[in-house]
Amino acid sequence: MALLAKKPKGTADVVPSKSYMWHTVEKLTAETAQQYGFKEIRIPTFEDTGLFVRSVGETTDVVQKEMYTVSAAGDSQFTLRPEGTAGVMRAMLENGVMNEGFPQKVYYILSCFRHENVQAGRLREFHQFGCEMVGSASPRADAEVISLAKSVLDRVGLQNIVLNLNSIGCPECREKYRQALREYFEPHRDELCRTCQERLDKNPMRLLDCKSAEDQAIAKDAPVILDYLCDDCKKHFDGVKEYLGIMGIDYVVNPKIVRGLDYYTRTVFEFITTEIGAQGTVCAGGRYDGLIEELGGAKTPALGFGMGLERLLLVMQKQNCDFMQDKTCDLYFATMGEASVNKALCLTRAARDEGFFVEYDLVERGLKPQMKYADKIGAKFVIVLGDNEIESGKAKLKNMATGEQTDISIGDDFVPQFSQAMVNSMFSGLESEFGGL
RNA sequence: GUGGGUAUAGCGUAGCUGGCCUAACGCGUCAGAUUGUGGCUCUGAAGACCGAGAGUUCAAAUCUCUCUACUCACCCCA
Repeated sequence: MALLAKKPKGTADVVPSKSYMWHTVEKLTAETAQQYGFKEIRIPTFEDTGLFVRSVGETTDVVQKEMYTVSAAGDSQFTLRPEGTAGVMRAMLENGVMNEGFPQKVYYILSCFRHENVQAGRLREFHQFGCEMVGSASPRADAEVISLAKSVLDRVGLQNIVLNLNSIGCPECREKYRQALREYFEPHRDELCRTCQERLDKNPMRLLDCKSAEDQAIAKDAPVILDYLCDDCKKHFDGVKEYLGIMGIDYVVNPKIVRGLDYYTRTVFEFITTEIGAQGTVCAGGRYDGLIEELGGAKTPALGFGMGLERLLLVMQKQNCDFMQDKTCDLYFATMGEASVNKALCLTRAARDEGFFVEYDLVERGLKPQMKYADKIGAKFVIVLGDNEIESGKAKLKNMATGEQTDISIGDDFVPQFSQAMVNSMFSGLESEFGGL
């Protein structure tokens, strides 16, 4: 079939039969954040390009080659957000949220855009659940945010996901560390792979997670960031680990966790799974004590994380996690002829006003196909409305699970009777489920 | 940008040492199986110019080439 257009590369449709999966993660993530006292924040899909250049970092891949930047006639340049934190911090500053007292705790669910090559777990438009906490420099805040991420992962039912923890220090200790790395690798420069030779000059910390076996062998005895932390950073990191220990949150310290965005300081972490291919980081975050100042605000400590919802869903499906199913139809009216449809319209409105989920025939099918349809959509009850029923004002309410039929009035007292029938059927369902206790 | 894999009805597949393919099967969809009642079963129908283009051949879904799309991986990241 020759369709006019196909979806752009790296985008995904959520078909009606699958949307319940998204409802599940949206609900569970938001509820968990709220339990921790986080409130939702919503921000625009695009921002001034400069915001991302400044916050994410001019030299990062995200900024250098992955941004969707657009400019409409006469306007300045805008960029579709490649991540959530920058826009959220901008919004909090712009709306004076920072002046309302600390800590400020926000969460969001939004789409992000990066022009990358597509592969398993990596899309060009993807969705993130994120949380940010502003105004606390305490290691308690780090532990709290990590705990929240962990709670979300537990809540959706994930298993075998490992918290990798590291500290990349403050700008001062990081610079010292970079220097040490350069000194360590420089003698091996010629043995390194081509990209790592470049990394040595630009971003030596990236050398550590090169996949090449030779490079890994060289990097094996490289200096470790944790040995270069200043006293304050070290104390902070120890505090984070201690609090995590008290909360019973397992982690592994992984000095190779570096994070690709420039704004991170001190604590960085990733929750990593091995079950969904090469892109196993489901959740990643850290502290960014310098970002708010960088954006023109007062110097304010902050931290947060982003969780890739597509990746989360991949793992959930792989691990057969439970999803909230869509509600199913309470009552279906099978109609026969115009008078019947008219009656169904009235009864349907009445029942819907009372909160019931009601459907009737919209494609003018016969009775039998309507019954099949009612069955297919999982209708709990069916009422057939024919001439007899309309004349007598009484109809049969059919319980589709048991097949039993009970008389019901289709007059003014229709809704209360139906409500009662629903309750009764739930009760009888329980009885049979527990073997008639 | 660089490699590997795959491209057949809405979905999942078979066919791929060329002719019996005017393309098959399962699921799904629609309609029937004696008059107004679903789930099981049975019957039937609709639905694909076999990713696109070119070539080889008497003959191609099946062979060759080119292109495109999708996919996995590198890179990078959620």
